[in-house]
Amino acid sequence: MQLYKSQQLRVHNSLSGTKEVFQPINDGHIGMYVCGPTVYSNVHLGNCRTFISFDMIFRYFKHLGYKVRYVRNITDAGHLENDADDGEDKIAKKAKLEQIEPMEVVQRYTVDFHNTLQKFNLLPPSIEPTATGHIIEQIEIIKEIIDKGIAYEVNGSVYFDVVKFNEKHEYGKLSGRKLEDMIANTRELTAQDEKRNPQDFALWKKAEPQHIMRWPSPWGDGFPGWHLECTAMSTKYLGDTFDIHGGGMDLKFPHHECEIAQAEASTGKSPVKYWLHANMLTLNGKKMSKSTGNNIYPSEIMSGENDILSKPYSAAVVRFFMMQAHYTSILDLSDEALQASEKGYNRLMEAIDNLAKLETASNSDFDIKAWQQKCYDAMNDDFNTPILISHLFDAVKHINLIKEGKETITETDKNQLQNMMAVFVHDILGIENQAASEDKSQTFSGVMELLIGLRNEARANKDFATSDKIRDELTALGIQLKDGKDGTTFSIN
RNA sequence: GGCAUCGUGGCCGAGUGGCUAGGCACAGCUCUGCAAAAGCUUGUACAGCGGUUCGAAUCCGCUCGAUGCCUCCA
Repeated sequence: MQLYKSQQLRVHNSLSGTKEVFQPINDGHIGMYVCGPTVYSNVHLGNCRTFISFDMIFRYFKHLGYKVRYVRNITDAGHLENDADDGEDKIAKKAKLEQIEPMEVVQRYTVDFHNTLQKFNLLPPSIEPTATGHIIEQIEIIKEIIDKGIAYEVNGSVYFDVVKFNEKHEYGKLSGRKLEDMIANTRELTAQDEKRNPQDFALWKKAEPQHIMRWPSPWGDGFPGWHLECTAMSTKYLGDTFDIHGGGMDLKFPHHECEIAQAEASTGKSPVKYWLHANMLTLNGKKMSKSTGNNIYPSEIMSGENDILSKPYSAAVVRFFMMQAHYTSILDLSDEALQASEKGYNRLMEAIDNLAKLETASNSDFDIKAWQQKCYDAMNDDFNTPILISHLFDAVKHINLIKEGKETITETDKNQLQNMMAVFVHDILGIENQAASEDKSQTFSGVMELLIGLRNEARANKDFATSDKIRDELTALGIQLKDGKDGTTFSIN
């Protein structure tokens, strides 16, 4: 059961920029934190990619037999629009726009987030904490940082003193930046009078009278700064130092850099052993973004109601499409690419269906053990799902050959292959066979059997006009007939 | 402007100093009443220019191009 003892996993650590052998801090246990969404609008597909990537990683850890505590937060306190004094809380802004309570906005989009992830077959995290539920913890961290002399209060707001921090720590080590360079390249900023240095960031912001989301603090009514919640929630549930911190590439700087700074300033310890970053999903070659409108929502893909794609695609196909690229690579969404993935997905699913029906023999032409290890090797190499999938298609080929009687498989190997296909496809990649559950009721199957029977009768009588009519009209309905050695089967597209 | 990543055959997308991932599309063949499905075969691609090397698409340098971050963003 404890597979991790025999499989050596390597992960790409953004902190070192290299692949490292994965060794959890506590043997057999993993603490993993992933930055969740800000719930002020619906999640778009780009957001989903990150969560799907880490879901796959979570699934693989579990499969390897680790006990994983997976924490993924909900940012419901909003972030400042910018660091300038006229900054406005995003959620409060949206609430005003929609004439509802801020927490109503939060509730609405949290529900949407959960519904969407469920469609993509994501496992729920172990803990899903909210920022507003951890205001006290955040205030405590601010106090500690002030005590250490690395933060200062100005007019009801508290800022992190990056220059001071950099004296004894290394600000910028995650993103490969140097503070001196950053200071030298500072853009012209306005209304920065409160901060000692433009690189300083807010730990606590004073709430203006019109600001709705506000909490009392030692520095007056206000709201927590942009990066603090993740530090508070990750260390609360995973400890001062934990194994994995993940998130989207775009959070590397400044968000994750600031998290490191806050944690090191308050505890003196580096908070995270392995930093993992999932890369962007692009649309038309550009990053998807809520603010620029260059995005597509999962519901639009599944319904087909959009101007980008020629047809609807199921959540499973979209997930498969994403799994065909490495999580650290930029992936561009296009109709052509999705179509190709859909066909591949269908072929894979059909092979899995056919696998169960294969006849067995006294020997195998397919080395299951070697194949299985190749699949694990792919996953062990920084979760290389594209390579894993290429091996899965290797199995597909063998399944089809066995089905045609050109190769054989033993009972034991067949069971093993069935088991491992399920493990890799369903348990680890998280890909479900969505077609299997659709339109396969007893009644429907009966009708199909009848039609296939009639067609074969016509063929036997060389009445090809009738047989082709049945076939063509079924094709028009999206039902494909497949004449095999042992009779005719069908699939629904 | 600074930092970072990337540029692979028609499309998508892996990858390693020498042994041509894979998916989709295309072509030929087998099968088929004809198709489809399935199988087999073929495609000598690694932005450009230099260099290191017995050998580089993979290492180094330069050029060009793209993207991300530097302001909220997965």
